[in-house]
Amino acid sequence: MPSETDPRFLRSREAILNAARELLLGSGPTAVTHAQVAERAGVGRATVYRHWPQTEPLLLEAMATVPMPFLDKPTAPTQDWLRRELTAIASQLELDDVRAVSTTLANAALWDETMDARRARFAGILTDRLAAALDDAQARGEIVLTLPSREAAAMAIGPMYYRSTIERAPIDSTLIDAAMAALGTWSET
Amino acid sequence: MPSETDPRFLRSREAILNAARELLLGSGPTAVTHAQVAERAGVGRATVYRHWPQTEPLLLEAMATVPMPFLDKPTAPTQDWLRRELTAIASQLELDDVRAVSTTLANAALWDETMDARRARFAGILTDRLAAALDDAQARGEIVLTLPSREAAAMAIGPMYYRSTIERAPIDSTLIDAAMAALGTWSET
DNA sequence: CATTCTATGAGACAACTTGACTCGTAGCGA
DNA sequence: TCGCTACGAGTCAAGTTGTCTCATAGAATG
Repeated sequence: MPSETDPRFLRSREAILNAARELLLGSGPTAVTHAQVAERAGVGRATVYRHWPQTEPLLLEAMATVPMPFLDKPTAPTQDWLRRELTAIASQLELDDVRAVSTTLANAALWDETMDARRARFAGILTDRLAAALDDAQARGEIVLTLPSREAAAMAIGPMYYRSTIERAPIDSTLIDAAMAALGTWSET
Repeated sequence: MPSETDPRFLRSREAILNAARELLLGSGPTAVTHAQVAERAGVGRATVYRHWPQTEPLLLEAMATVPMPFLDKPTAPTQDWLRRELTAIASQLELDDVRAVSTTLANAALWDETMDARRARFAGILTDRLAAALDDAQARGEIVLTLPSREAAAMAIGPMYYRSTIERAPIDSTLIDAAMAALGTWSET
């Protein structure tokens, strides 16, 4: 990694990352090879090797350029915040690139250390944030949880993820409502 | 596809399929190449080409040798049947090979027609069977569904699938109970 | 047991891919 | 204007892929 501010270097880097992302979305992770990335990026093959000697870190970094669904800072009332966030995740999951990245992550993590670390970090953030928000909501008396708060992520996001990646069907609000209701009993308002 | 009963043919076929499955489970779908399969199967490279000129149908057939979780014929009461079936799916999802096959299916289906057909068939069976069982239970007054019955599979299996493939944590009975409760209101008994 | 059929392993082969290296050029900062 | 360095193009050896040939041994048939 020679220079870090040289425009030529940054230009190549961006072109390579874009090409890698496009290849991933268009043809899957196996298409992300030095040769194919170079051609699509309009860059010499050697340049790709110079920037990323191994394809796997390149794939990883290209995946990181896709905006993944996370949970925003919670606002009160938690119920409204959660419905808003789950709806946002639902629309993210309709996007091809989010589907591509998440299923690639889940799959590759089974055999690749680094991918697994990324998966764990991603899952951990969602679990932590949702648990914190729900614990707080329960402390404020907004909800009585029927589930340990750290299981809420699986309960809330799982159905949408399954629907989007296994059933490949659109996520409707019914599913979101049911998932929210499954977390606990919300107080009237 | 020369002979169909020749023991030599069947022996090679089995050895190849086993090797392909082992490679998939041990090193991921990209490891399933003619050369690697041949070596692990203790078979000539040409033999693998003769049986499967393309690697993709081989991978597909190897995946089909892994017993995937399905829903058994429903028995009454539906509540007991469902808890039994979901618990069975939960333990299946703890197995490396089931995880490998399901995440590979979900991922590869995004770019491969045949994989996608397999995914759709798999998802459809689960959706259909659960919907039928729940419709029947509702007709018998055992449950009042809070969800269209064809959304039940996502609601019931989704959390376990997410937990197993994204969070990579064990599935406890709390999650199963919560998922069942989310489907509707079960009658007392 | 002898004969015929055929799936197989070993090997040869060309075409292609991969990863490493060299060198002249052109974009960049000073 | 000048030095620096990232770059593209090209070369190269090593490895991979897909195809084909041929002698052999395993299986069915009589």
